[in-house]
Amino acid sequence: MAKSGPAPTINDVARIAGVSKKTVSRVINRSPLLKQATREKVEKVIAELGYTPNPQARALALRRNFLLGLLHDNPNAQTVLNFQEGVLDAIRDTEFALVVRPVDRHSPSMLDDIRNFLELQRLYGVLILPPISENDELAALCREMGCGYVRMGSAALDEAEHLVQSNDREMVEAVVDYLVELGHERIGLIEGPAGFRSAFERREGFLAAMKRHGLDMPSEALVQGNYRFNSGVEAAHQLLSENPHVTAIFASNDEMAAGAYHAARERGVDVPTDLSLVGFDDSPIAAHIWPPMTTVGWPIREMAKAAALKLVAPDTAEAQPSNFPARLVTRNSVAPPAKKI
Amino acid sequence: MAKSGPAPTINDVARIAGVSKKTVSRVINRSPLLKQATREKVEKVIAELGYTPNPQARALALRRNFLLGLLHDNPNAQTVLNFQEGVLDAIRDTEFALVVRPVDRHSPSMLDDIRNFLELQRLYGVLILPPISENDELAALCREMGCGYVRMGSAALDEAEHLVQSNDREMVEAVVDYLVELGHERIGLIEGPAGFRSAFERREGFLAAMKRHGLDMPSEALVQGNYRFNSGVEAAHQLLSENPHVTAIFASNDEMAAGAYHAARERGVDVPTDLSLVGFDDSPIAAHIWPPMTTVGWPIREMAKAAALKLVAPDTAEAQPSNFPARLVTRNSVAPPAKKI
DNA sequence: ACGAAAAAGGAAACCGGTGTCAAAACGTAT
DNA sequence: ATACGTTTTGACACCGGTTTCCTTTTTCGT
Repeated sequence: MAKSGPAPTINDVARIAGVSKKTVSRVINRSPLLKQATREKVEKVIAELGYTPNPQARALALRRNFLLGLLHDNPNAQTVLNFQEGVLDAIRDTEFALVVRPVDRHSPSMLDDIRNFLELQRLYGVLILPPISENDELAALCREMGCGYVRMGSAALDEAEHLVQSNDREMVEAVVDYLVELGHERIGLIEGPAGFRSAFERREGFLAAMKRHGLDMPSEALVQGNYRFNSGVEAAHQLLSENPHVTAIFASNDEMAAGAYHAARERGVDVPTDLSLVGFDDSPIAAHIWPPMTTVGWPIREMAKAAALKLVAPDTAEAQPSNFPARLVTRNSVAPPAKKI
Repeated sequence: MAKSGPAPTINDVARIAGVSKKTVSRVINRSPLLKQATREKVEKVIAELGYTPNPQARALALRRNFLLGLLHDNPNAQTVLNFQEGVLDAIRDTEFALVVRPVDRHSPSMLDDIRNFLELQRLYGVLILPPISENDELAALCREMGCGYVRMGSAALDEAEHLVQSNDREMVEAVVDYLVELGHERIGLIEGPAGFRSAFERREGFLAAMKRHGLDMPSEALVQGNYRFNSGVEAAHQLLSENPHVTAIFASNDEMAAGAYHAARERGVDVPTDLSLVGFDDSPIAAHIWPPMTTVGWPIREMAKAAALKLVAPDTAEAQPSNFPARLVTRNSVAPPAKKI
């Protein structure tokens, strides 16, 4: 059953079928101007030989390849992996493949590294995940190199053609509405790091909603983290120390919210009885932590699929939407505030 | 600053430098039989033009490409991502790139899908993550298609050339030793799903160690999960119901151990005071759950790097080791057993 | 049955590299 | 200066597809 020798080429098919290369090429590419009989004859030989066109030769002749790149420096593994799955959903049954490229946002040579990468691989296009999707220089680099690109984001970063976004800001407002509805009035915010668009959007959404509800937002109730678990621990400790009255905390992502759980435990405050906690991203930790965390989930996989389609099939309907709605995932980390003393 | 027009080709370089294509090719490939003066002349032109060889043309001429594939169906996102990082460590500064391909173990057409994928992309080689790395048909397929491959595993699955493994069995024995040393005698096991080599290895290690310590292992103390969080919850409930005396549980992976935490909470049993819990994999959840989980960590990233080097640079020293030692990561989910009543 | 238009198919060049092998350039001994 | 062995370089074919352009065949009206 083992394949004998080298893979058959278009020439083999042509010779055996008694036609020219070009005719075989026409069959492969479903050219309409072929006689049915010829097509069938060639198809038969193709099937017998188990012929598959050589992708490298195709790429050379077409002066383009069928490789999509994924550029990311996202600290959340599940997000990245879901994204990969979504892209795969889009390119399944096509000749495209996905090449991954984690990047180091803190490296001074990041842009040069990416330039080298793009030059070396000549990808058809790249998909850029937050947070580096927010880097405008990177987008400029893609344009300069003639490489297609689509950015994922939580706000308008680029033209629709190059962007797939979710409505983070609105969703954070919805979170606040939800907490307020339950009776919370003193709500703390653990925001994400400066310079991150998502952190900015989420903070603005939070602040806007608080203001809309006429709620006080003392500066000690807002502390900054860096999106990582440990920063959530520290931020929550600081917040609870300086501001013991808060009955709920919203953290800009689940990792930090999980850190807040941790801090709460360390302080002996019970979630959700003494303190309600809400995260953002709906990462696995939210479902697995105890008690299961209420959070905001955004449809990463669908967004990834749309982003990939924007590159490989920009004219299909599925590639059109640029805005994807996130949704509140209610679990058990939120309860009405305890009675005031 | 934008690139003007199409990228320069080897012909452009040759023409401008006043040499033949072949000479340029020799410069690119660091051929030793070139006069220094010629080399410098050509290099100057290359630099001026910003010339980079076209990877597709190279791939065609060499009848091979520079693409590594990653085949995985691993449910643990962090593991997969760490693995990707490790591969990138290996191929950084080479012309290789990594293409990812999640597969669905449960699809009846899995093998055909992979065959199509390999036929279509003609990868240089693939890296296969557990659990599908344990599928011998898949390995046979790679051989049949002439595609290089390296499997990750927890036991000898293949020749060293095609394998990178960790010592799961030993490590589980070490876990049991550790628990026994603390005084535990009734230890439960939540094993992984049937058919998984890692599950088998871990169970055997567990059973062997229990036997070695002369400890009783009633069949109700062994329950099976499927490596997912929920199965851990159920398994722990069942185990604790049928076997209330156990003072410690080892779960075959962290997800299930986290599920066991969950079950313990639901039953009001405290970890680690009433029940010690140990997982396997050292995934992020182990560090983030409360109390932080003692687990076994294996050096995924290094293993990934070695696996990739086995494909792209099989003769280097770093590509040689096939066995990587895991290590016990002690945190706070283990305590001496409570006094017997 | 004939000629023109349309359809079908093929020859050769091309994409941008690498391999083969022979030619040119060079150095040295005679 | 000549012959000869090395080193260095180049011409040309080739990898396996696609494109261009042209020829052959078919179809069809009259």
